[in-house]
Amino acid sequence: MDVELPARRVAPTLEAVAAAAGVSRSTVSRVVNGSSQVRPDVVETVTRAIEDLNYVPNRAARSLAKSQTMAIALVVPEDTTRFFGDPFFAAVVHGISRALEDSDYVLTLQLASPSEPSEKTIRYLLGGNVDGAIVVSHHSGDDFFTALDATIPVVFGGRPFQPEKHSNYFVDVDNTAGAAMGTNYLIDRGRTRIATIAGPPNMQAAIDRTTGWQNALSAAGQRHDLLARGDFTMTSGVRAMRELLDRDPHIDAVFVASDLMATGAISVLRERGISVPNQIAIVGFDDSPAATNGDIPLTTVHQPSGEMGNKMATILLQLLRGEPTERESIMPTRMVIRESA
Amino acid sequence: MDVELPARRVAPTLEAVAAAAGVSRSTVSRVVNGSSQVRPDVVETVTRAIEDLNYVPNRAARSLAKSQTMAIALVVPEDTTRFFGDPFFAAVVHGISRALEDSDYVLTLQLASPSEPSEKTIRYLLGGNVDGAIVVSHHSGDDFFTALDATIPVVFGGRPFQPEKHSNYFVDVDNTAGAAMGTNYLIDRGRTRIATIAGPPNMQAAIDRTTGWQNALSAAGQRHDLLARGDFTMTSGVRAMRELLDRDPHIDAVFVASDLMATGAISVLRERGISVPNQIAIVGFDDSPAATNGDIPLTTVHQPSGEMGNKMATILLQLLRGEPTERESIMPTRMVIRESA
DNA sequence: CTGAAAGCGCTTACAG
DNA sequence: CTGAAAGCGCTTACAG
Repeated sequence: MDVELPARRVAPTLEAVAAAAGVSRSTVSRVVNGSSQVRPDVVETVTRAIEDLNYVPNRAARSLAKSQTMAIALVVPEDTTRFFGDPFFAAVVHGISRALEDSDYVLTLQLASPSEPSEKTIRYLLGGNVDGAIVVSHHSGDDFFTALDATIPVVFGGRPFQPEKHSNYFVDVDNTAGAAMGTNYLIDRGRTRIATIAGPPNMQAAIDRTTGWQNALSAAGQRHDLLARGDFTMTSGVRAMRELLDRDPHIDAVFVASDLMATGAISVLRERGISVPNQIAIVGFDDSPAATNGDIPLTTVHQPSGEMGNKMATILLQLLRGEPTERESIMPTRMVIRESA
Repeated sequence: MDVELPARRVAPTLEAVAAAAGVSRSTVSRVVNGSSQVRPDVVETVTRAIEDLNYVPNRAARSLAKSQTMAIALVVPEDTTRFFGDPFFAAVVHGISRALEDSDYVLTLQLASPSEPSEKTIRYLLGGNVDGAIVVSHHSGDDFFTALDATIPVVFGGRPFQPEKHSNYFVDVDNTAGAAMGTNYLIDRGRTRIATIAGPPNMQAAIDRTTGWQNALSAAGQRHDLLARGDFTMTSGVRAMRELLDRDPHIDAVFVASDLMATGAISVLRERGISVPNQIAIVGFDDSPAATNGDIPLTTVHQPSGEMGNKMATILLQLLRGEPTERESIMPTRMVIRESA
């Protein structure tokens, strides 16, 4: 079936609406911006005119008049491949874009190199092209971004690396507590040789999850030396699981710091004929689509990725409006019990 | 180390530059826009003033004056998870953003649902918010987007689904020929039982690659009934490989329609102790980072994903300037020989 | 509660 | 080759 598209024609202006409604442009502008200073019946007349003409405010004109860009940068200071490779980010970006849908802001994509931002990126972010920025990343050791909010409001996805050095707005979960919860679940099920597949040490979330795993094991009086390192990718989960098995064939459970890595780990176990969860139980982290994509649906620590993205955008919007808002938003995690543990 | 950031202050305007250079605003504007109508020494004076003041043109003002938005939508009409899950897209987006860096255009992210675009998306794309759009997708059966270019210029990443029905601008590779090349490579190495792991039948690239595999086998007088279907994800590659092995244990090669699926396939073979490439040779498609991430570096059909993204943006830029450009850009593929075949 | 008017920072015919 | 002036489509004090 073909779709009818309106032919291109000049968009109606405020002026046109004013004429149609028999009022001044000022009044139309007030109605458009939801001012309470307009008489109800006038609001109605104008609203009808707007609908009749299918009026959409011109963003550039508005932006110029208010000297705001009405744009928000989505900054990805990450190896693009890694960023795109993790469904967790997909959900976060989705949440952000949903929150912005009802605003007049537009989301601008800004790929930055992981090490240090390019001249272009710096000029863009500092050159008055956006009103604010959202920096999404599992990690961040980059001082440019943490310092950026001296110029424009910035909110981070995930606590910035070395949080003690900065004081940025961010939304995150309590990774330490979440990991401890996942590990305790395993302990409660009677597991006694609980390994972990950790994330990369330059990401705060990875560090915190490792800590949570350790804490839970210490508290239970269990050993916590069975650690293999991945980088949050599926492939690295495969490698880490093999490493663990080689090191200690008697492992009976693994707390894996991301679902993607957990999926990789399970594929190794499955192909080796090791039954999950009977012989080795697996608990993941994220509850991203990766959790239910594999052969064995993952028992995992859920983090509300979509809501987190949504929250990030909401906070930025509040900052842009000058409204008060919390500096740290810690969202809840919870266990999702499926079949891997 | 801390980074010095300039304090926020009013940006210099054209006016300020004009005053500093002792010319009119018109002249400064001409210099900024690279007009050839200005006396060389004046150009120089003005240029110096621009640099001294660190002048950056105000996008909104320019946009309003030219009645152009100076924005381009990156439309992702795809399940977000799938889109983000494939490093191929990462490279494409990278290429796009690189091509746009030197332009005055800004890339706006527009997530659309795969089935049909939302009211919001439609209003956004049709409401004069962007000057053009790039629709990135492995597939597309969506008539809204193929019809969109009646309103604004659009270029597609990948030949739109059912190409015979449309006449859109797009950039792609010759998937059929590429797949045939990959398959022929296997044939030339003496393989005689060559299966394929195909992509989903609602994506044109998947269809074409399957055709290429078939063509090559027919031409060589070999059977071509060993087909298992995936959806371009790693997990689906795992499943498909198992299916093939169950169906025919004597397979000696597989042409896999994406590197991600190939990686999954190889993990199955490896865990089953089947040697790659000795017992079963694997050829992938993409040459994305996934090709070299796994245990066994992939022999694969390379497509220039970054250049493809770059080309998409370049073509759109040409359309926006009213310059002539090709409707179909078919970029070259080539074999990359590594270790899996 | 409403309108006239100035202004946001550019571009671009139009004269010269 | 260059400048004065109008105009792009909004917002927002300022009067009334």
